[in-house]
Amino acid sequence: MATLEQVAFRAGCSLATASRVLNRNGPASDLMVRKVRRAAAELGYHAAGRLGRRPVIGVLIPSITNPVFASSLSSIQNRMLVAGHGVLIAQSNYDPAREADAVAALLNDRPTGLILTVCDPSTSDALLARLPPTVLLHNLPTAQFPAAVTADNRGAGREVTTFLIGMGHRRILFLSGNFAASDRARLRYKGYLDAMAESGLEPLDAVQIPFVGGYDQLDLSDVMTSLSPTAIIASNDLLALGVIGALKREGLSVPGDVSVAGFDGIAIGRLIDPPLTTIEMPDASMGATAASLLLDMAENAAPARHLDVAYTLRRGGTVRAI
Amino acid sequence: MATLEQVAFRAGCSLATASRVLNRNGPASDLMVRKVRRAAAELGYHAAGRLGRRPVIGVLIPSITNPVFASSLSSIQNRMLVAGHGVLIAQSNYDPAREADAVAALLNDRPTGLILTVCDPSTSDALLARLPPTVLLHNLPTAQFPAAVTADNRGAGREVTTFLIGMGHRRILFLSGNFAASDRARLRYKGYLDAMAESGLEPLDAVQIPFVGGYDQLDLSDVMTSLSPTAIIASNDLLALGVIGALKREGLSVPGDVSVAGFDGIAIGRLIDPPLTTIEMPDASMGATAASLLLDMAENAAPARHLDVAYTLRRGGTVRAI
DNA sequence: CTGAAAGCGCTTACAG
DNA sequence: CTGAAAGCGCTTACAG
Repeated sequence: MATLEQVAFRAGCSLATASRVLNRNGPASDLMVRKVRRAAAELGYHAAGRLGRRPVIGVLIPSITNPVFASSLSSIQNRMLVAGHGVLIAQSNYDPAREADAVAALLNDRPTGLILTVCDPSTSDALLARLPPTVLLHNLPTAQFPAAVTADNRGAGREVTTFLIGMGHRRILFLSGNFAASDRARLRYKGYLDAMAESGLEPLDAVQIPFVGGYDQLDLSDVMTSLSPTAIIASNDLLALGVIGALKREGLSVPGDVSVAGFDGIAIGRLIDPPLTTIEMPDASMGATAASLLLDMAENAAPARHLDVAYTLRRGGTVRAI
Repeated sequence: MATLEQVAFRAGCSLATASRVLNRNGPASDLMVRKVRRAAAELGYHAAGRLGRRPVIGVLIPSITNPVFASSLSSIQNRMLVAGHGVLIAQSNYDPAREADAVAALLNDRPTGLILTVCDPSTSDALLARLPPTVLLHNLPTAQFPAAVTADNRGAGREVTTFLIGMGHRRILFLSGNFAASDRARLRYKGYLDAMAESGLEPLDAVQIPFVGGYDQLDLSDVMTSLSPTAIIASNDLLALGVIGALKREGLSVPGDVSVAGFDGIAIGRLIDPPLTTIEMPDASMGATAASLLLDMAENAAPARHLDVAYTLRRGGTVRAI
């Protein structure tokens, strides 16, 4: 186990300076920050002290009970176990206001690094603080946080919309969770707009559905009466399943009367009958990739990178040609 | 923040003794152990040291991607956030052999306490080590680990079986995940046997389904041909959904040809059509209860207790009278 | 089994 | 911005 003294020696500075750099308190020149960080990374230093605690990383996700994020979290944990790091969790519950507090709580555990999924990286207060090495997951990188693992959500939105148009649909409605809670939903809608414009079709305004603990009481009667779409794109699979349930309660069959498609590719979508048409995102491998990138940054002082992973359209049975 | 010196003073011993007791190394008399533990609990002492790390607890569950355990974990995290504790996660992936390693990894972070869901508490190697205050969740208590939060799984198995019998079913099949991976499944089957015996019906042997990453490719053709049940009880909702899919692929309708019921009450069961008949377990409140019990034990030196929570039969549409 | 004391690894006024 | 030095909180041979 490397000590701070060894780090300071290697960085050519005093214990005091090394301590200040690694704890982000007190002043330090940019040069010293670089030297100390590099030395610490090369020695695999972790602020474990005499207590000998295992190093930990912190993970912030909107909700553990959303299968997409549960899948990310699970694969992050599996990857970190191999690397000998503990994994601490925090949830924002899709509330941007809670993100900063959640990250502050994680920082209390002196994590080696962070993996964050926020509502909007360009405005999140969680990204204001000086953070240890940080990887954004499911969020596009920012100037200050250039390390990110994402799928091309805009391209995915465009692809599923183009697929529906190819099946003969013209009145296609984009139904979304709260845009403020998910930049992914916003990007997917932009892709919808792209595809509609390319085909010269009139796009509809997105309808945002407030998330209230679940979608099992979703009421789409007003929406269906006023907009009468032949196809609905839900901004995620959980919502898509809620939409299918809501349509059935109104006596509408899927895909007989209305076609439905989603995003994410959650396991449960394959179990329902007919299986859900969706854009499959590799959540588990995205989590593992984010974990590996973070370790590379924290332990090998590797540069931040933006990794974009591939998605695939899965043709279930919930979309029909008209 | 209480220091070890304060704990030692309150316990009437030296720093050295207090350190030995709390770290479980070196010798200490039973009397001293009690005194020091009590003093530490009263002062809310956490081995944080100068590093000022937040205290953490460790949670072991079979899988984060199972909605039942995701729900537990989420509510544990919410409860612990209020109490100022971090939450570290570990997964066994339903493999008893990995439980001991997973707990050992958690112990490296010096947790204040542990919340564990194991495959079988009576045989798990994870429960051999000397552990900090520990609460079993979804597992029955043992002599050595008397703190537990459970639902009456045997009673639940009996209730759902009795319900099916009341609906006129006689050939009822219990379909289960691997018994070795879940004492809950075993207890639910025992409840099935209870109910069948009470009604003077011939029980069928449980059919165990190996879990291979999901149940979307489940094949029940052999089972249906050889046993021809009119109703199937799945040992959990995830499996029940897989069963419904498998039956539909064989051209059998639910509940027209076969009735299906499950256990757990996962959210997705309410979204499918017809909604799943199931025994609803209050996973979220069980997690919060376990967290509160653990805090009470670790911080107030409260005695270990076994808390049994109520379940409810939710009548969906997947069971029909015959 | 217990404690006095040495000493580890770290942080933080303080001086420059 | 940086370092020498004091000192914190803890652990651990060592002696009894």
